[in-house]
Amino acid sequence: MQLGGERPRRGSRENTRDRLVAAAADLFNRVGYHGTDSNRIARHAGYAAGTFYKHFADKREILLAAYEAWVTSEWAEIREELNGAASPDDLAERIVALVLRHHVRWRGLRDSLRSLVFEDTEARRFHREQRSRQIEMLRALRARGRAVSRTAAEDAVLLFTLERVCDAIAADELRDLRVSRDAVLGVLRRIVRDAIPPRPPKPKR
Amino acid sequence: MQLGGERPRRGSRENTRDRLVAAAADLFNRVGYHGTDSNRIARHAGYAAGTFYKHFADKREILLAAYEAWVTSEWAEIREELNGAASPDDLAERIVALVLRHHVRWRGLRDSLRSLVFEDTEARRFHREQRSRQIEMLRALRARGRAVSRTAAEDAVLLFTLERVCDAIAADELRDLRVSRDAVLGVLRRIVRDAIPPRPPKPKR
Amino acid sequence: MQLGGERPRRGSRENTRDRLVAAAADLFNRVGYHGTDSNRIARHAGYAAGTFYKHFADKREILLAAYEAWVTSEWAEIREELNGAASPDDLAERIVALVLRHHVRWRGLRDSLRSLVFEDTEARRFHREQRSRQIEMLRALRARGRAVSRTAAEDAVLLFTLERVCDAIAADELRDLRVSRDAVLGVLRRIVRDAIPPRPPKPKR
Amino acid sequence: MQLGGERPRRGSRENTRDRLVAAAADLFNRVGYHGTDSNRIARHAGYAAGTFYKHFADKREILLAAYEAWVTSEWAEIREELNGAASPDDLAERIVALVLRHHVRWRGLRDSLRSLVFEDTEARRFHREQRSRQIEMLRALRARGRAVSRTAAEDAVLLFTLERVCDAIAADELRDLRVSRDAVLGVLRRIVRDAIPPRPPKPKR
DNA sequence: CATGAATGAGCCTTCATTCAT
DNA sequence: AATGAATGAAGGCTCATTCAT
Repeated sequence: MQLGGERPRRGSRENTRDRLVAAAADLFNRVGYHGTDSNRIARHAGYAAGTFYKHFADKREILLAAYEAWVTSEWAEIREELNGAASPDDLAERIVALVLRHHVRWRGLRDSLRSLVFEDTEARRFHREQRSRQIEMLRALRARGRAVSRTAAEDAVLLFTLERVCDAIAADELRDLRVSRDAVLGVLRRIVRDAIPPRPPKPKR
Repeated sequence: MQLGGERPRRGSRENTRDRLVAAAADLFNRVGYHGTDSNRIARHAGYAAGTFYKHFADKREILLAAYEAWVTSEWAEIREELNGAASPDDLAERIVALVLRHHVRWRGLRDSLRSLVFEDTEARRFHREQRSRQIEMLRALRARGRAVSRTAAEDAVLLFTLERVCDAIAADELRDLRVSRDAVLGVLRRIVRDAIPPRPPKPKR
Repeated sequence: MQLGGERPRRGSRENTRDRLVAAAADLFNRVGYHGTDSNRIARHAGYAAGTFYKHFADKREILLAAYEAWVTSEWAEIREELNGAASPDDLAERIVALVLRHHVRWRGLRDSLRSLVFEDTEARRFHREQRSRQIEMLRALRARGRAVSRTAAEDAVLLFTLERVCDAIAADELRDLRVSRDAVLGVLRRIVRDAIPPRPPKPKR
Repeated sequence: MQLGGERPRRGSRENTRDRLVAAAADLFNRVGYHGTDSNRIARHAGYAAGTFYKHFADKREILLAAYEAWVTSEWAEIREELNGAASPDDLAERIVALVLRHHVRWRGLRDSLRSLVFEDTEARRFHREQRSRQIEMLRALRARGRAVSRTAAEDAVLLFTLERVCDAIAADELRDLRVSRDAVLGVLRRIVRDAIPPRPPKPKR
């Protein structure tokens, strides 16, 4: 039940906060935002109820913190992935695989976030920032390769498609559609590859 | 504050139910599923708190009912729209416009539904039925036109894209993306049109 | 433990409210404002916790309501008392006895009030209104009798004295002062009688 | 925010205790006993939460300590004041002014004390001691002067009046009574002067 | 069919207090 | 002597749901 094994009797402020965030992310992910409460989060992290409020004003705030932690780690992985890609095809495949992996893993957390984004202004702002960051990344990727004529609108649509399809797979929405997961992933990969051009073919190297 | 004007003191069972569903849909849409309670829904429909439970077993059930009512009316509109289309381009435009209109109008309800679909088996089943129906419609549309090589996977991706982008527009997610709404809608229309072929040219046959 | 015997399963809104106020007054009086909570008040009145909040926003509000109920009943008694007095001496005696009776009976409630008056603006306003009413009463009493030269300041001091001394008796503060309760009451009666003149000696009757 | 400037990292036990008491008195005075908590008191004194309980068993104890400190300093001032008086009138004026000053300055603390006195035996005992001391002082004062016929009951009533009226002024209760503060103070002074006789005239003896 | 007072489990939050460092 | 993270009992409040009328 408890997360991360034995905790030190008296950890640092930061460590406690991190444990709480991890516990919250895990719970939100499994039972949704409205499926837990602050007491359970604290207990799940191995703390008493009161400890929660030493670090967060309310449940909303820890969801935001969990969101932030998740996004940060996702970006780190993306950066790694991009550097390791051997070819444009490989890159597209890696990106699709990475996004899918995250959506599967954090499905419940993503879901929790959505309802919060609907209600909460700050959550909305933070959410938009992440989106902008994604758009920038796409542009940067393209800048490394051959010039390909693409509008910002096309990039935006690509991102939404990637996100939504991975969510669908994560939620097992494909089952009743008589569509195989692999076929859909194939389509996704093609779409991504079309958006990210290969590097110019005749450089010095 | 109250919905639909004067209500009959003692209406038919059906009528009362419909009023409750309409009130619930309206409230869910504006403040989300967790933003209201059954007492408020009843009051908003012009009834006392107890009346709610004479018609629905619980809060979840009325959300499902609202979902059903919404989907039913949406399909009616879709049918109408499809029949009225003059050309393939016109059809694509109408479909995009229709979907967008619904997503804007029912944004909050759609949002409420998502968390329910995450938790509730019945909601999930119902949700999948709608999706299958959409896929069927796409196929039927294509059957009317020239044979176009398209896989089920491509259709599925199209539907997800359409849905997600319209959600994004409804939620005003485009604002910080430096992307114009019209440009994105243009991209959507093109994607839709590519999936629905024009009818076979008369001369050949 | 429960107040007022069996309550009707389904009382009127007003009746429930009154029972809650009576229970609150009783509890505040016995254990003080900070000595109970809304749940206990409800239970003491024979209701469940939630019922409390159907009638009052918070504990502060029901204390104010209890205050109001108490003051209202006190004024009713005062009016009665004044009409029944046979002579100036009798009147002074009746007033002192009445005030003392109330202070003894509502000692804890009065105490609760004081802390609230310190913190709460609305309570303060209400409290002042009562005081003004008392001043008016003194003036009216004097108007019935012979003209006696007295300033508003003297009346105010009289009221404070009356109040404080009765509080002291109620709180048994006299015990260690080697002062008998009757002696102090005698002093009080004299002070009150000096402030309320006898009726003019030579009217027709 | 913090009281008394830089504090020594490791002061004497006494010094720390005094700082805590001063901080508590200040906070209780401003926001009342229930308006702060032990953590805030410690922080306000410049210490960590745990330090509080190294010096006091509980919150109630520090209120008692603050009470004691206040009373001690008040008696010191009273003694000074009495010795400096030039005439009976001057003495009455000084006493009234002194009591008023204290009641204004310690209004919140006095208020906090009241509920404690209501509940706590030790507080009640201490409170009574102070009262006895005041009575003694009045008697001693009178012993210095001409014999004046006054009962203990009259002295007690005087003390209560003095206390209550000064409280009323401190709490600004006079505002809505159309009574001027100076007029009330005038009445008070007269009452006090009547209780404390002038010293016997030199000539006679 | 409709009412609306009443319920009570349960989440949210505070704060007096402890204890390992 | 001092720290400050941690505790957990308890009070505040909501809301889905029931039931007597």
